[in-house]
Amino acid sequence: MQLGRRKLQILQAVIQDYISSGEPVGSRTIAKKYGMGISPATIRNEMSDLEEMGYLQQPHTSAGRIPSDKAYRLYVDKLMETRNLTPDEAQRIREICNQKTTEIEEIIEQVANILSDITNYTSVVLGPRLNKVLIRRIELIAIDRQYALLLVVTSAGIIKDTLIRIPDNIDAGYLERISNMLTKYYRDKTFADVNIKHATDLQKELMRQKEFIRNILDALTNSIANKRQSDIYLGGTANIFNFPEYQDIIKARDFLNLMENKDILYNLFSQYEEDDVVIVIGTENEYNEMQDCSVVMGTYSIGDKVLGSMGLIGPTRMEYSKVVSIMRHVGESVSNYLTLLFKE
Amino acid sequence: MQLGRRKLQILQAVIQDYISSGEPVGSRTIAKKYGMGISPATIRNEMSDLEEMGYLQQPHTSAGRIPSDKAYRLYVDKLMETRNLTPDEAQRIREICNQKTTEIEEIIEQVANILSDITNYTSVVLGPRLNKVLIRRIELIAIDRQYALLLVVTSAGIIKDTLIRIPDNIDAGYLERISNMLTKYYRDKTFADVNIKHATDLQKELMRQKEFIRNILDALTNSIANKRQSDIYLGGTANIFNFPEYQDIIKARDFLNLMENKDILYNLFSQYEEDDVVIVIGTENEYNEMQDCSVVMGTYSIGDKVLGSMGLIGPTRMEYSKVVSIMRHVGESVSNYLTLLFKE
DNA sequence: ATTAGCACTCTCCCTTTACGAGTGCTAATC
DNA sequence: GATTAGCACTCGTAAAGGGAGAGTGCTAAT
Repeated sequence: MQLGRRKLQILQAVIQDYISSGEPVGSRTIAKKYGMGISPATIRNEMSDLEEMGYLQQPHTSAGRIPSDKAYRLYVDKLMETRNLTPDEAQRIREICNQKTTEIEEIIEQVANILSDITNYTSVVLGPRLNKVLIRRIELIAIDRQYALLLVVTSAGIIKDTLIRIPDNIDAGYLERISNMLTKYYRDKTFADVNIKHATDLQKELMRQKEFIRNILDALTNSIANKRQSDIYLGGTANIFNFPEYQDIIKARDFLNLMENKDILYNLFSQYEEDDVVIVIGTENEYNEMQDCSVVMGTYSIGDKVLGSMGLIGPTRMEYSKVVSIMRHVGESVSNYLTLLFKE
Repeated sequence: MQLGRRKLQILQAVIQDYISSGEPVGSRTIAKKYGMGISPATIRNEMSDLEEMGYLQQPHTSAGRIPSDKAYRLYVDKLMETRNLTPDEAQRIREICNQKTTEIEEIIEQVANILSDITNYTSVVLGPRLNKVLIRRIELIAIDRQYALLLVVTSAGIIKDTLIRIPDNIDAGYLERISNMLTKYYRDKTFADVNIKHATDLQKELMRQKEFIRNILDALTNSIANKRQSDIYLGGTANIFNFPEYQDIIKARDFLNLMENKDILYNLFSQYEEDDVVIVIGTENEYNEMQDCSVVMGTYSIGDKVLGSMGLIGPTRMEYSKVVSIMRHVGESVSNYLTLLFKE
């Protein structure tokens, strides 16, 4: 069977109506609201075909139809019209650039809040990824007699800092020497490449100050793993209650548990680093905990280097066209702002 | 009317039963389960008295009784027996000290997770407060040609760092001079005391490098306000669904909205900084959003200096004795561990 | 090919009914 | 005088019944 022009029109009408109402859509509704000069009976026939083709489904015999994931996929790929921002949305997005802070974490947190506020979905924003970023400089700064700050400057301007306990009999000159060594060996490497193997000077030093050097190296190599845990910002987790499909307490709980599971979120968002927006609809998602949801993912960058991901999660009947356009604009705005701040 | 021994026993039985079941408690249940050699009819009479005195209430005429906030208050003050930790709980608490990290934020985040895990309530942990802590040293460290790191070492060993943009024509010597100036004026002051008024050298410098100096001072004074926003760690927000009183979707949503409102949480937890555990029951709470909940609050310290607050939030029929003992032990463990790490 | 008409299905919501848990009161008992 | 058995009464809940309404699929007419 072919997906003719009229079938497409009807499918589009069903999808749009269902997205905005959340109720199964009947033939009469379509004939009235989206009247295209054909009677409900004709529409019924077409809908029956669309069901056979896997684009529509019926919750029960005497109900209207709802779109399948396949239908949403077709919709976002072919049917959906891009939508402009409302003045209010544009205004909120502009707020990203009006921050008092220059700390990337705080900017990102605010992005999460703005995203969830203007879309009414749940937002997820990942902090800058350290796994692709190159180390530029490593510096040990004495804080007091017991601690030094391990400071890492990276190609994305991000600073990773950790407190390191220093042994007793150690002076500032020694710290500087180690700093230079570290910078020498690991400059232009990633955190994953940090390794003692070919760093002969460091190996010697490891003999003398075993615990100290080990702590430093651990801090460097662990930074990716640690970031993973802590650098996920959520916004509007309670927004999910706005949707009738989540009035069921069990579904709502499962959703919230999912949002607390940082590992799944991290893995999900790490898979994609396209420049443009990526949409994952319902069962297209490999995590079964999320097969009732759709995710719209975007990225933010410094210059042309993708730095991190963000996304909006909601029911599969998400307002894709709104969400996609907002995600694009937010991505651009954040990237521009960050580039302005951090690009050399 | 007097609260005799028998009335107390009955009240305690009602409270304990209601805490564990969540169902209104009837006279027969008490006679059977907590049999104290008196008949249901006698218990009914006593319960009727207890209701008159404001300790019990009936959801409706033909239901059992549930304890009032006043009853819980009496219970936690007088009736409750302290309970020992189970081996499993003790084990989980010990995990706090087995961390790889020395970053206080990560430790605190894990504390939030452990608290909610072992209690099954929602945990809130506030990061270290900056408003009581004294500045020890301020240091500007050049990162590259555009940015310097503003580093503040405080009496609680906490380091507050911010990126500051530096003007073009500036050398390392200048940064050092400013650092010394800042340390000179603000050493042993709090962040709230940072002010340009009596800092004559700085005023002069402000003329020359207006934006730069202003940025530094802003970063210092804003640090408290900024911390407020970002330094609240939540654990187990979805735990609230475990309780039948939150099966109502509206209640659950209100609770979760509350947990997203960092301002309320911050204010609530800032009020108390007792050494011992503080319990706020239902309507004792000044925020009406929380009058269905109880909060058990504790603190953690470095040495004998209280550093931050933490708490567990749940329905008023909370397992107070369990929660209080866990809160005490966690407080001790965190404090010991932090003291070990940071105390000079 | 399209459409009007109609019987049929299924959900939702309302009412009714029955049941059970628990109470308060009264009168008997220790 | 305190305690208790007995009993009528109340109220919430769960199950059962009964439209109403929305929507379908099929058939026959256009």
